[in-house]
Amino acid sequence: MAIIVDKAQKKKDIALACKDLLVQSNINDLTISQIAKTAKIGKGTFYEYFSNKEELVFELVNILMHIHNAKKSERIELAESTREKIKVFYEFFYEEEASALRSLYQEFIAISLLSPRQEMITFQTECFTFYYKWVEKLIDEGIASGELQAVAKDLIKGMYTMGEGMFVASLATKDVINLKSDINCYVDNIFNLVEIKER
Amino acid sequence: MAIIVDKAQKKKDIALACKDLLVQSNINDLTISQIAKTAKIGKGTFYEYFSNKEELVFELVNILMHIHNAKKSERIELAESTREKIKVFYEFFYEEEASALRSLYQEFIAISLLSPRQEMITFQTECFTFYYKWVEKLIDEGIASGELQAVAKDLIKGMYTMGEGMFVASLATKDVINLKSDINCYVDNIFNLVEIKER
Amino acid sequence: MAIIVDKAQKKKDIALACKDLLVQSNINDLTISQIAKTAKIGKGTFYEYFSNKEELVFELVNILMHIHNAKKSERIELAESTREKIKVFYEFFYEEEASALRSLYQEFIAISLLSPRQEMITFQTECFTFYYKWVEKLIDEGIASGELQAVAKDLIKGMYTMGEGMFVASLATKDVINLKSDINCYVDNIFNLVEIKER
Amino acid sequence: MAIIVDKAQKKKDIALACKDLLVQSNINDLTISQIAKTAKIGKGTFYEYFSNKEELVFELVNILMHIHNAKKSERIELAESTREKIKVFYEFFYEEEASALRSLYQEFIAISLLSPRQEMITFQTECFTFYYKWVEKLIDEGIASGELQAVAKDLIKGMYTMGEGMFVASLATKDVINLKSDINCYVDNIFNLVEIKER
DNA sequence: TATGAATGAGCATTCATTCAT
DNA sequence: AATGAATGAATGCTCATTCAT
Repeated sequence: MAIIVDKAQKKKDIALACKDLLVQSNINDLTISQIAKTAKIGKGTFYEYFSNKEELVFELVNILMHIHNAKKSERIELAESTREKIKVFYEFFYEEEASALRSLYQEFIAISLLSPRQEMITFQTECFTFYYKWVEKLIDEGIASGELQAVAKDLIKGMYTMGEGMFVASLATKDVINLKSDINCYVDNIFNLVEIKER
Repeated sequence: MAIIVDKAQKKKDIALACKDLLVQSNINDLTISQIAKTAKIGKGTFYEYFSNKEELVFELVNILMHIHNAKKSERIELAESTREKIKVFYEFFYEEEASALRSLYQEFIAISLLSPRQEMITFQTECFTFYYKWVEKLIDEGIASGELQAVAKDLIKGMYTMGEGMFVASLATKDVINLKSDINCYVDNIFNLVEIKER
Repeated sequence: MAIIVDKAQKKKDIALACKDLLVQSNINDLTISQIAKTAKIGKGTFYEYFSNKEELVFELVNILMHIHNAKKSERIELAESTREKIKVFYEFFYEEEASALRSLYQEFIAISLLSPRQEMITFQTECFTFYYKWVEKLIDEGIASGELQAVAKDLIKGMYTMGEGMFVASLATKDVINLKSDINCYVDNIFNLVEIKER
Repeated sequence: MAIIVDKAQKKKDIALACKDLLVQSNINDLTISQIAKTAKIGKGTFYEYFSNKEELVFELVNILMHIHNAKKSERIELAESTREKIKVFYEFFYEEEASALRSLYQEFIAISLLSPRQEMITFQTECFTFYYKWVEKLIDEGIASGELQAVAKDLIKGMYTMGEGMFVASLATKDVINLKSDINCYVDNIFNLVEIKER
């Protein structure tokens, strides 16, 4: 009888095997041959699991983002104030540990902007919604616990997209933005406005 | 007798002749042949003025952005409050008239993210600084005129990048963001916090 | 306990399972994967029974031709005159029932012309001889029964190949030849010349 | 100013440069590289003039057929009787001089049968009509000159396609058909029936 | 016997770039 | 200055075939 393979798992294995390669090089500069060689599979095998190079980036971003989210979730729970929780939420944009994911995410955004495929749009929309709800939940909890004024709720979308904007701007421009300090500074300034001061 | 040609002007002419083509199609899907045909020049001539396709997008974004800035400047002067001026500032992200520029800017960001060339980084940095200073000037004037609290100054960078973030997010995701209302809503909420209320 | 399989029968079963697929599509456009899937066998299994795609066409033409010959034989016996028998003989070229076989035969001829394999040549030669003898027999009987002049015997080969020529010409050109009427017309004209007129 | 090239002529030149190569090898076994090398052009240049390999065969058949027709026309005029003219007409199928054209024509038929493109159908239809009219003219002249009975007119289409059928059958089968003698024998037998015997 | 996962040779095709005119 | 014919490097992708199970 033929070999039975867990297709989904093997797809992940291939993607993870190419992680370093993808992080280091621009996808356009990589050939299928290189990718296949790196994953120690034949070129044909690559096409059994992916229909093109872009899908590889997609898969990898997906995997790494899930891992990242789990860690982010843990860290947020440890933070004491809502202000700190939000700062931890934004750590993705600058912490060393997420640099591979950031690098891939950058590529992923570029690919999406250049020729949006439905699956990518769907994924991005899901991500956006997921993270947005997350921030919303944190803010809601902050309001409920009496930490924040109710008005904070109106700033969520802007606050969330600010992060994305900072990130993209920091990628395209250089040295104009210091993600860690600029984001934290922004968060502090907003929270100074919306936190309820104890007397 | 040799024809004297204004190189810079001809470069602009070529870029503008390709405007519709570039807006409609993804740059990757366009060939030099198509571009040259559209501009009614020979393929060789294209290379006299541009060293590659990306430079064409670059040139065109540059031209259109200058035109756009002039109009934006006029409109901002007509606005009465700082709150309104900032809203006008953000109109770029949703007004119909700027749609061609937005489309090209999207492509330009993607190209920059995929393989950042120094000239592009420089240009983006200049743009960022230029717009940032502009917003800063508007806020400073608002503070000076007694419209805004001094704290508003601390929110400029975040406010500015929020726009960029909204824009990128709206491109990659669909229907999650309504640029006009989401941006204006955010501006209103921020201004409600930092405007000095008359008594 | 090993399953005993009738190799020849299974080969036929596979070929017949692919009949519609082969009739509808050009063999060059079909992949082994598609074929195997259609026959509900694995790709490896296909190679147990056939050494390549062409052999599949070959097998199927063979099967269908035998079926067709049996029917043709029955019909010819029912025809009353030699003239009618010959017409029935040619019905293959236009009757609806034989359309699948014709379609495959067309493909088979093309394959044979492009890269003649010995087995194909042998098969075609056998077919040619078989049908030629058949026509010869019909004509001989016609002469023996006093229906036809002896000279008819000299026209057999040309008469037979005329059918093949009409067929090929009708495939490559379109609408120039109406196989049914053109063939029958030709048969009638020849028979008018070689039939013995009763006084 | 750029080099101006007679595209149609260059296309012919390339086709003719590949004549031997095409005659010797099956088109499927030839790569564009080989073809380009043979024609002493770059691979890209090949695609400037042809859109695929099949078109090359098409072009060459076209060229050689025109040359062949001119010669055939001359020879037919020299023949004295209609019977001889018809025999000369069929010489294409066996004469040594036409062997290259026959070889290509064989390939061309196969290509047409496998995946008929409109241009090929059109060409084949034109050829069929052209040759058919030619035979018709010869027969008409034979009738007009009192050589042939009027009934000869009814046999033209069958007579013409018999040649095509003999040809195809001779290619696919081996040694069953001797084109020269079989065709001439058939012509003689038909003419014996339709010629007007002098008393 | 049956399978289907793995393979990689092999090729058409594209297109940016050059350069003779 | 302008051109467009010529080029060939570069690569994605296919698919027949194999073979471990």
